Amino acid sequence: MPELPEVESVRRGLVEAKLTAPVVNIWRSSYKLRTGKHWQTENLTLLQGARPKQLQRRGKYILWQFETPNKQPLALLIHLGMSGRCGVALPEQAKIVHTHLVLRFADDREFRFIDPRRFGGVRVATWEHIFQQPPLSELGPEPLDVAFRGALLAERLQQSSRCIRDALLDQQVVAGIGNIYAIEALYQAKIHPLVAARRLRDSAWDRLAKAIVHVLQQGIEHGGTTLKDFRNVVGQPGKNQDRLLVYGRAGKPCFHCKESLESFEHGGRNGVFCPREQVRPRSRWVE
DNA sequence: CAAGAATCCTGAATGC
DNA sequence: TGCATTCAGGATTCTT
Repeated sequence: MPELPEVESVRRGLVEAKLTAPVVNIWRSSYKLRTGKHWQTENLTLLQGARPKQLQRRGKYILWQFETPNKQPLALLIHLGMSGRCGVALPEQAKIVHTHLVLRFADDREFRFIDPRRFGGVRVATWEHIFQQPPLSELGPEPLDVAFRGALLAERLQQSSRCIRDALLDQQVVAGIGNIYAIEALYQAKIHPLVAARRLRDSAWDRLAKAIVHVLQQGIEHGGTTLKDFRNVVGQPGKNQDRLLVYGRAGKPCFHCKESLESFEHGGRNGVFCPREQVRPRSRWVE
């Protein structure tokens, strides 16, 4: 479930926890987490004795730097999947169901990773090359970088016949966007979600890039979107769900023009748009 | 290259 | 009340 703003909220929550003591114990459930070739080897035992350092985020990934006793920097890579949660707890607190990883630190606190659906994953690698290796090396540009512009999207998509909503969900096109924020950004940019990417003009790419930045920043400011499951590090839901303009509002009036918002289904994922403000250039005649 | 389906799972909500 | 079905914010892999 978590998209960039939710992952960023979790990252900030972990920063707040100020964990600096070395890892004294590592517990891992017996369940498999995320499948796929980049997640086969978790290497978690490398963290034994290592001290937690800086926390970064790239797309929907959390990158937590650890330093081993002989000063080797490691990266704990965390992906929350659909239902992953991170928390800090005390050893005497019982593990809630679906807890899959517990790192116990020397100050008697624990980092815990909980994930009912187990689409999330954890992995340790050396820090040095983490950005050069998959999965991070395959990610598209970071939308909150100052360099992020409409031209960056156009560069990748102006020849593409894919529909723009699906393209935005592709992490190789741009990192961190999921269905909610894609739908919100397209509404704000007044672009029909099912239009072919190649049909967008430069002005539309610029509007889209600005809208993406806006919806993501707003999501972060309000602690992420909690439709159902999302909780931050201290177990609280986000507040951004109250600020969504279209997602989950099918059949309700558009806040701008009062037209009834329409839902659609494409590629197994549904979405919402305003049929009056997000016009589809060509297929209006076809259908 | 692109679209769709199947897949990895649980749990909440909905339908009968 | 209980049981079955449907759906969810993700991502990969295979098929068409």
